[in-house]
Amino acid sequence: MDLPAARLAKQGIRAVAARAGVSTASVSRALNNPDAVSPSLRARIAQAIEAVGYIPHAPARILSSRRSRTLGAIVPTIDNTMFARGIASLQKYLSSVGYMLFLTTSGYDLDVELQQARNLIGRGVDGLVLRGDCHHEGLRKLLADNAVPFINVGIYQPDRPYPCVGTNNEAAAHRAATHVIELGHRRIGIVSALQRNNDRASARVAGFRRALTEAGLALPSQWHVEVPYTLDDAREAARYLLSLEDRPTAVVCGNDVIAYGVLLEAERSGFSVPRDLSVVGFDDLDWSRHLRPSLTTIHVPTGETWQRAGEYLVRSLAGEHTIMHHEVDYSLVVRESTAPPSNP
Amino acid sequence: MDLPAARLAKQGIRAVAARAGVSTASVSRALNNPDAVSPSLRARIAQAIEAVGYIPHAPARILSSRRSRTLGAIVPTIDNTMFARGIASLQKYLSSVGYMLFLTTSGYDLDVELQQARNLIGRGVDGLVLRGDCHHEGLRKLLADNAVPFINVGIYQPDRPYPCVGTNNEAAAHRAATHVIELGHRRIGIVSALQRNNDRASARVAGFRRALTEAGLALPSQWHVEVPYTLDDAREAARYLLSLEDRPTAVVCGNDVIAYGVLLEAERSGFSVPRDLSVVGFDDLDWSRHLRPSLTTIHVPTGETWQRAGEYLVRSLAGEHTIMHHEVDYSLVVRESTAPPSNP
DNA sequence: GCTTAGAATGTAACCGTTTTCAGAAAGGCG
DNA sequence: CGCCTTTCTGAAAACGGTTACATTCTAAGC
Repeated sequence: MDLPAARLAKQGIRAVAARAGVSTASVSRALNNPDAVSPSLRARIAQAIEAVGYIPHAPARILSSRRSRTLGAIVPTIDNTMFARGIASLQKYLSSVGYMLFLTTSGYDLDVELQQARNLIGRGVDGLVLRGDCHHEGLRKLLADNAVPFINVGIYQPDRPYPCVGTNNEAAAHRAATHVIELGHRRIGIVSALQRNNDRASARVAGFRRALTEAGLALPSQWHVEVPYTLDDAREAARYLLSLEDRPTAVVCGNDVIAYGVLLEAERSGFSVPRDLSVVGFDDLDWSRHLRPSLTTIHVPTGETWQRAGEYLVRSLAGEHTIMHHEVDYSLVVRESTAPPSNP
Repeated sequence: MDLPAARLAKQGIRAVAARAGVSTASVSRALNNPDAVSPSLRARIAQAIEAVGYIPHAPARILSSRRSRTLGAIVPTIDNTMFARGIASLQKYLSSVGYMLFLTTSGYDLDVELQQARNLIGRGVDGLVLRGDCHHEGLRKLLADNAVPFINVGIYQPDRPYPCVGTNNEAAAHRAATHVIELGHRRIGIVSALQRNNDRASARVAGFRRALTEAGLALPSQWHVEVPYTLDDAREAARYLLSLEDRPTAVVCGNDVIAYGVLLEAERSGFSVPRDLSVVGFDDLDWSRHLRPSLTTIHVPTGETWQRAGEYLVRSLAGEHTIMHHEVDYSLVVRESTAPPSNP
């Protein structure tokens, strides 16, 4: 009757402590640092936890310990295979090291991104994973003021004083364009993704342009079209390019979805790929090798990229010193959609 | 020097209170219930917040108020267009009503799902969005014990005592199969997704089978193949079906990815769709109407479904009484991939 | 047997909010 | 002008953990 364990505390760590006949400190230790508690106590506590059905209250834990073992991530959209894959890898890695991921989306809006960052910081995340280095000017200050470590993923900028991990999009795009140039193409069009607030898209365009320039080729403005991330828009762009009197014999695209749209439209318009038109994509999505013709593209190891971003932050948080700028390799995958021009 | 506002409190709500020369209670009220505080104070506080760069600490808030304005969601994988779209819609809706979403993935593993639920509950989520009704047997008890409202999304089961929102997959699949039956097909194969821990896939298979049975058609076991969610596996299945001596003249598929694989393989194997083989998909992904031939499929309004799930929980949490079982319409979209059999 | 270092455990003060309760200020009314 | 509502505001007790510090126990060393 006077069993002290029965004294109040219907739930929480105190209930567990009461049931096991120990102090809350021991329960906490058994949970966070098992070696600091004797095996017998540990067992008794484990049993009490089981019996009570105790679930530690993360917010209280975060409040008290000032860290959450949670990372935040802000991506433009989750509705894009590349980001979805990246996030999936990141999440998988984080859960393997006992971290969680708090994901939000910005829709390519820098103000929204800033607000989300504020949200996540308020949430107590230990670090932040950001897409690219194109942010609201207030973001850096926000992160610095709150001492939140972060990393820009999906780009490679060794000259910047901020950590990043990703492929060198400019170089990769340059490689892609060089491929069609080496095949003998002289009239090369570009269908890029929207460059606004998207440094990845911009870097790719820059790479395409540099390759053309270096080869002494012109890029008439009408040969560069910018489109949203949809098949319809890509097709419309292709229709336009193919309707030009002086139409290009090759098109380099900002991503595989665009390239697929170009492929589809070329076919519908009676052009044969690669005979009448060479097409190069970027990203190497799952289905790109299945297309007919299969798509020549740049392979980017997205999963690895995002996982490395997680590794960087987790290691930093553990006090390890890690390399700040990590370049992830890309590779040109030559398939059926590119060939020398039929009448050079 | 003796300015009371300058007394300690370098951060947090106390810093704001000190700076504005008010109590923390007033700051809290100004934030959570602005009408409860006089306009003049409100202004002074707002200014102090701005000046200090104050970001409310969500964990402390959750701890104190016992609610988080956060919902948890557990999906099998984010790396599937349908789920990505659904989550995107849900997230968009939630943020429009001031809620956040905590997303985790289970990889179709019921134990993992249970653990994630525990995680999320520990995190203090106000409600849980679950995919389907195929869960670990301990999950329901966990939810009940912790009084966490939840909803099963993507299925429709009016007979169950749990809330759900989604399309009736069985009926939709029945409709799809009926379509090819009405076209005159008698030999109909099924390439379904993996049914293990996936009631959506199972319901679709059930619908297909019922349609066949009702039409008095046989379904030899070799005409039903189950494959993972990849083009390669779908193609392998198609290759197998088309190699059978007594091959089907139509194939109904568990989803559009599978259907696309079947389309690709049929073409490579020298079969013409729909002349030699009719193909029906399920989901109506973005690119399905762009395929050549374009894909006959079942359109499912995923975004709407997930948003409604969010609405249900948000309303329930607000104390409103909402309908427990919500059916979301599907529709058969007939395109080029289906036609009457050439030699019936 | 007596110290005493070291390990195991307990006590209680935080962490940053919300919220109850009570007091103060401001109107309204006889 | 005093009294009673009504409206604002403040003081302080939670919320459920962690952890610095104090205390108790154990066993080794002499």
